[in-house]
Parts: sequence; C-alpha cells; structure tokens
Amino acid sequence: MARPTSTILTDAENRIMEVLWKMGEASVQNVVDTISIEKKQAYTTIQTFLGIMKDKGFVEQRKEGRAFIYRPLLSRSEARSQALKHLIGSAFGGSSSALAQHLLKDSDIDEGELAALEQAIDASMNDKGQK
Amino acid sequence: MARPTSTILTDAENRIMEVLWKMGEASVQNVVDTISIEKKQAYTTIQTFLGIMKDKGFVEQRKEGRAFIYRPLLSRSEARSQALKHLIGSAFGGSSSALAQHLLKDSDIDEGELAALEQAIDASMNDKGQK
DNA sequence: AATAAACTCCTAAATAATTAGTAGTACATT
DNA sequence: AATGTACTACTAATTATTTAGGAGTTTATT
Repeated sequence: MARPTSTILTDAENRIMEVLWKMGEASVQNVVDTISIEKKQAYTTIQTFLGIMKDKGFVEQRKEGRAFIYRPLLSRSEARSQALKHLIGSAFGGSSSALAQHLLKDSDIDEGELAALEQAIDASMNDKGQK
Repeated sequence: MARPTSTILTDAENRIMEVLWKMGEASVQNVVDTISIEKKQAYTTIQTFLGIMKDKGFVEQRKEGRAFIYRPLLSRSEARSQALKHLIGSAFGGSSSALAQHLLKDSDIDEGELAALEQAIDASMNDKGQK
C-alpha cells in the first residue's frame, strides 16, 4: 500500500465530527448548515465524507424518512486521546516525557510536577475517553 | 486547490528530520543507513523526500563532492511546537486549555496548576523553539 | 399533474503523501 | 580500457484526502 489510511480523524473529518458531537446526531443538511458559517462546503461533499466516516467506523447511520441521520461512534475525548497519541508517536519519538518536557521547557517546575504531567499524558493516551 | 500542502512535517518527513537532527547534517546514504534499521526504504525514496523537503524549506542542501549533504533549517523544538499547534487547532478547537484539561482530566490538580499548564502550552506553541 | 425541493448514489477529479524505478553521469577499481 | 559503484535527475504509480457534479428517486407545493 502506498499510503495507509489514517487511524485518526483527518482535518475535514474533525470538522464534521465536531458538529455531531455538539448536536448529538445530525443530518447531512444539519452539518452543511453548521459548517457553512465558517467554511462553504457543497452538500455532496459533506455527504461523501459521512460515507467515508461510516466506512471507517467513526459514525453510524440511521434512516429517518428519506434522510440519513448520523451519530458519532467515537467520542470527542477518545478522538483527542488518539490524536495526541499519534502526535507523540510521530513528533515526540513515542515519548510522553518528551512532550511533557517540551510543554514545560520554559517554566520553572520541579521534577515531581514534571513526572506528574508525564503520567497524566500517559493516562490520556491510554484511556478510552470516558470523561 | 483540492488539498493544501501540509505546513507541518508529515510522518515520513519526520523520520528523515530525526536523522538530520541527530547527525547535524547527513547525506542521502546516511539517512538510508539510519532509517533502514527500522524501516526498509529505497535510496531514491529518501532522495525524493529530501527534494520535497528542500522545496518546502525544511532543509538546505550543499554539494560535497558528487553528493548532496542536507542540513535541517527547522529545529526539532520548532517542529514540535508547530505540530502541537496544529493538533490543538484541529482536535482541540484551537483551545490550549482544552488540551490542558484533557491531559489532566483524571488527575486531581488544583486550578492554579491547570492554569500554569495552559500557559506552558501557549508558550510552547508560540516560541520559536530556541531551547 | 407538473414542477420544485430534498435526498441518495455513483462518478470524477485535483492535489498530497508515499514509494520506487530507470537513465545518465562521474568516479573508482581491476 | 572496461566494469562496477555512487550519485543525481527525471519519471511513474498507488492510495489518501478533499472537493463536488449529475442522475435518479421520493416527497412537497403550486
């Protein structure tokens, strides 16, 4: 394979998920209306994305009348944990302590606080985003 | 444009930059040798990437004999800050406090420490990675 | 009933990201 | 001198990401 499919949400997917997370569930039109305030997008563009996101397992669809209603299967917190994990893997050599040190590189904190942040990052990466 | 070029390092670019950061500067062959321990990559693949990275301004090239020697123009710390900024923009709604809260959602810390982390994140995003 | 509106389904197309082969040139070694 | 080695330059191909149009169908409105 030339390029593996991203395991995390792409930027466009993120924008759409944001609407679903805010509304709980939404039709294509709902997403278009909400997103078009910031970024003009064709109805069919959103439709295409929701189809892709269904294939990837990020959302599920249910028929209501003629239209499909989409519901997130991935929580915002889970998505954030996964994105964070990916960032650490790619930009921080897989080391959460590297991230902790990067974040706090200009602050004057002691060893204990650094270790605490490191553990918090590890926890964030590994949880399933319940909270 | 259907897809804007990524402003941050892609995964493949990151792997290569990691070698340049470690060695200070490196030839194509140096990168191949180092990377091939983990991931087998053709000489010309690395060559193509270094060309792209030169176009993007991430590295500069200098001729030494027949071969090109590449040197990073972007520091690891800068790259990390940019990657973090991008993550916050896409997955955390642009809010550094959202990231701080996500990181510390299961720890028992007080308001002051949370605010301190938030400021550290802001600082990390905005600096030029001198340290 | 005819027309418009709201959908879905299928198709298409541009650009990025990732990977690598081939041709050609310069240098080293037998 | 011939052959191999080490490069660069150019080309190519695959898959993902992002964007959207057109055909067809069902429902609503004149």
